[in-house]
Amino acid sequence: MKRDIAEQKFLDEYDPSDYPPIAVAVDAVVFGISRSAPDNYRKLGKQSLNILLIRRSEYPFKNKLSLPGGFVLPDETIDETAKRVLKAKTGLNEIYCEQLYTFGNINRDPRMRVISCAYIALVDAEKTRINNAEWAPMDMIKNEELAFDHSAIIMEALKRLRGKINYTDIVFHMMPEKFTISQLQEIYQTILEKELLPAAFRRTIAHKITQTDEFTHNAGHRPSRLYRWNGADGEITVENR
Amino acid sequence: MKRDIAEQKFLDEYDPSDYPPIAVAVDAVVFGISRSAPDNYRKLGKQSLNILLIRRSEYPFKNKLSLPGGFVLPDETIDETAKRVLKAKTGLNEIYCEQLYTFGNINRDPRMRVISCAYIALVDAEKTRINNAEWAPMDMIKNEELAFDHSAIIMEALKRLRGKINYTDIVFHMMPEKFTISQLQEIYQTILEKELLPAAFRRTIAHKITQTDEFTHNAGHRPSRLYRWNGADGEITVENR
DNA sequence: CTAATAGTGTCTATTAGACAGTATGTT
DNA sequence: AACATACTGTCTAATAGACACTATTAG
Repeated sequence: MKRDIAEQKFLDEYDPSDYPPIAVAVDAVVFGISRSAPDNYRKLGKQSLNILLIRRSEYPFKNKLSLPGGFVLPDETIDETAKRVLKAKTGLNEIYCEQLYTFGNINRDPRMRVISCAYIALVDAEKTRINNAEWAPMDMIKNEELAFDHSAIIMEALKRLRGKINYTDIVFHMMPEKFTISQLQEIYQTILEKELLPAAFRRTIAHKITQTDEFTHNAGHRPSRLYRWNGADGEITVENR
Repeated sequence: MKRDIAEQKFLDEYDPSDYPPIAVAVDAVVFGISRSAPDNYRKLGKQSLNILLIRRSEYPFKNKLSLPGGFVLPDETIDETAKRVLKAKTGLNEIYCEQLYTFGNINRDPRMRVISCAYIALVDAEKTRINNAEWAPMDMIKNEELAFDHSAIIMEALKRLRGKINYTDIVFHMMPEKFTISQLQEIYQTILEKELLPAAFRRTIAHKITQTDEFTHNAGHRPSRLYRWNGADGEITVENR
């Protein structure tokens, strides 16, 4: 195959600075649970899975919702870009964050060639102070047209979350410090999009949590014990690679 | 937090073309199984897990082994870069290939800032025609100093392979069309680095394979039936995102 | 007392681990 | 016959699914 050798030669001689640059950006899919008040003293408040989005004020995609993001600067690693962007949007310093996937379709940004390295971050939405961003519930996002390829990125992020929920402790990064097992189960259910049996659920997560002496109050039914995640220490934030 | 607003302003005004460009490259971790002849008519040939490496002829890292790679060109997606690079090195067109992780440490390439989007590819090493690359066995690689951060990339690739082997059909992309269950089991064992029980192994993979009427010959023991993977059609190559 | 949720006990089904025992081609 | 591997049968252990039953609070 002659072409291979020619190709090889071409590549060996290729100097990236001869070409129009390809920009590298980070876009972050920040997941968070929000809890709304019950509409009846007996019932439980609903929880929903949300994503942090920013309404664009400029073209392209003016007025569309988009993921928080920013360019990778010459003197920072990609993880550092992710941290910086997240701090700017959420005001939080130490949030769980991992690289998701790198999206590189040629026309994903109409202005120029931008390759986006997407990250997933998980926070307790109630604890998070957001600047000019808003929490958008998953079901709303599915019916909304977002800027760039951000819908596709979010779908990929949800797949990853769904995949990792069963063999990692990833969800706990979205939980408050103390939570009930029912709360936790509801989140598993919304992420997995299926019902789980309470007895089996309790069994499988039992070793990941520790009970506290506290209970919920003021509901017209049996109070629920609060639990704490066992692995809370030192597991936060990103690794560098 | 005043810094956030300043940061935001900075980013909004940041034009990537004002800065020295960040090059984006693809490096591919190509896994393949090689089978060596037995040293005794009774025994089975050993199989080993190999990675396709290229000995560098230029500085930096002259004479070190490195992963096959190349820059992402302005008019191709990252997946297309991966395919092109793989075709150039292996001569194969349709090999299984998926994105692994993007490595962006600042000094991973001493010449300039290069972000590398790493891919995993799986081939049947016996079928693969390689140009000026060589198959290096995993155990050798672990004791060898490779160019750039390629050792770290390979370790990450191995982790991914190990993770996916149990819930996907990924290994079959390294198998020849017809194979024995023992061969398959040995590969699972080298990837997982643990022994498996034959009876249990057969049970768990039974639904993924179909028996043929063919058997191995000329070994000083009972012949082994050859099987074929059920999902061989249409599952190859990369998806575009 | 009632509605609504919290939590337990237990039976069954499925799957994984262990290991003995049988099968077979080459020299 | 003997070796080395191929393959099966079956017992046991661990885990998941199903579901009935008990517990507890505010109003």
